[in-house]
Amino acid sequence: MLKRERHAYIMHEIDIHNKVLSSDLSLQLTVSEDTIRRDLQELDEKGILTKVHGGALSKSFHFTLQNNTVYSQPEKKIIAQKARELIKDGMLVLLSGGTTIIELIKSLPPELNATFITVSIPTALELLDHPNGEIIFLGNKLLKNAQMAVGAEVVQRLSEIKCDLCFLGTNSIDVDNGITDLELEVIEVKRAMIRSAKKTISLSISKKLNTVQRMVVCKIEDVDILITELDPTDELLKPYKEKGVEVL
Amino acid sequence: MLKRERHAYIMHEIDIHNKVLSSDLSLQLTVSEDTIRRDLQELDEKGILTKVHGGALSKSFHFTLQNNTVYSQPEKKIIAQKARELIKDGMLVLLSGGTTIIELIKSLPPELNATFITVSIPTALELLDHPNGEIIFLGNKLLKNAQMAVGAEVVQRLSEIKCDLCFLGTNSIDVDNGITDLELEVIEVKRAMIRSAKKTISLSISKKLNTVQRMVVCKIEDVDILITELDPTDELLKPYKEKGVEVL
DNA sequence: AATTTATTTGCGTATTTATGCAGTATTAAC
DNA sequence: GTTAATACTGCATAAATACGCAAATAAATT
Repeated sequence: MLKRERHAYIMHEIDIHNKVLSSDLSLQLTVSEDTIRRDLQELDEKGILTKVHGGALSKSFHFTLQNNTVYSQPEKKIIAQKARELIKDGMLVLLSGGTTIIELIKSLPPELNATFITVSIPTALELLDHPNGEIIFLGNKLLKNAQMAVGAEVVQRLSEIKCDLCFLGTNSIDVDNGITDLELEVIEVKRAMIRSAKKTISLSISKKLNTVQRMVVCKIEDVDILITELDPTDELLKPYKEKGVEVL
Repeated sequence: MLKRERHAYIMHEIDIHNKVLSSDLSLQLTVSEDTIRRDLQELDEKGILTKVHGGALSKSFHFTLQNNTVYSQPEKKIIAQKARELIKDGMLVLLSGGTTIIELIKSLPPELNATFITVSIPTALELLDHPNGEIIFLGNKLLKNAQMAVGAEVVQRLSEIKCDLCFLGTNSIDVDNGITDLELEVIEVKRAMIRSAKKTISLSISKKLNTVQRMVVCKIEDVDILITELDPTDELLKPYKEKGVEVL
């Protein structure tokens, strides 16, 4: 990747998020943090961003870096790292919503060229940030709190698609009850997503393991791969492996 | 292979990939990298690409335009104020993308209960924040730079809808050429939006008045209402009124 | 067709640029 | 005050570039 491209990428990140972390950029662009620092320095000298300890900020908004919110939760970063290995060039990948998915998208290498399908607005926004790959948004009525498209139209269109991978940013997962969620409309869509994919991958921080919500999305046997921030040999994951789920 | 042919090949590559590497071209065209460099230099001097260390980039690879969001904020606020008066409870309202539209959504009264339809991801995200009203996202393939859904599917679904109002955050508007835009795919969708609405309202800061882009979206007669931050009696707006456009 | 003229191309060499690494200094966070 | 993360310095290396020049090619002229 050319230096100029990196600079454009960095500025694009700044435009959208108002800030960047050197460590993030180093991973995303697969160059050393030294290089990123030199990039940020150049862009700073041009006067189009403000370099600070740990990254850079937009000139227009004066946020502080530690306003980190859920974004850089280390657990989610680890999960994202593991998940990204599964996505290869040319794949058709279905993505749900949620901050873990966002983290996954952020960690995707810019040169990856896959087709992504989603029903989640924040997921779509983050995907637009990625320089390569095609994005399909299956739209219809939007659900306010879940920030995603729901309804028969979406389910119908999902049924017409056959994807390679389906990543679910899972709310609750449990050996006995499988993946569970709160809202009926969300569940309908998630089920349709699982049906249309060859492999279903659940991304779940360990806190969410062995928790149950009101309504069932799918049984644990329907999950092909479970990714958590834990080591795959962790005791907590043993029951899932016994049910035939691959654990990464 | 002749120089001219090489140049044509290089520009073709640039059009497709937005970038070329000297090393790649050297292999593909079986000439030395020196020659490629000289080619790129010439094309750069012609102003049709940007040469960088390692290759060249498309001219349309623009970095930062974050200033216009910040700078013309007050104008856009005034426009939003005028536009919101037109939206009543129960209406079916079509919204395009753009910062002016975002400003309009922000200024909507919370108790307003209308149905909004859009193809723009940032617009949808902003609508999700509004406590009332239904949101429909007409999705399909997403266009990266315009951050909106495009393609036949979207046009088709727009044709099945009859809306009350269509708000266009206009790029360029001109008495003789009407509303114009840059990209074919965007234009197709905007046309479909206009066709499906009873009234078309163009939101445009005065800087964008009397500017023209490459491709025509619609004639000025197709615009029912034009809203700018200027006073409706402003001299600049006179020609539009004479064409039968209502000016607010 | 032959010859002249102008342009284009490839190669060797010197130079510049880009990047990563190791060690040390600095900063921020607890 | 301690500690971990981040920044800076100098250096090494590889890749990209500029330059001069000679050979090759194309274009123009006779």
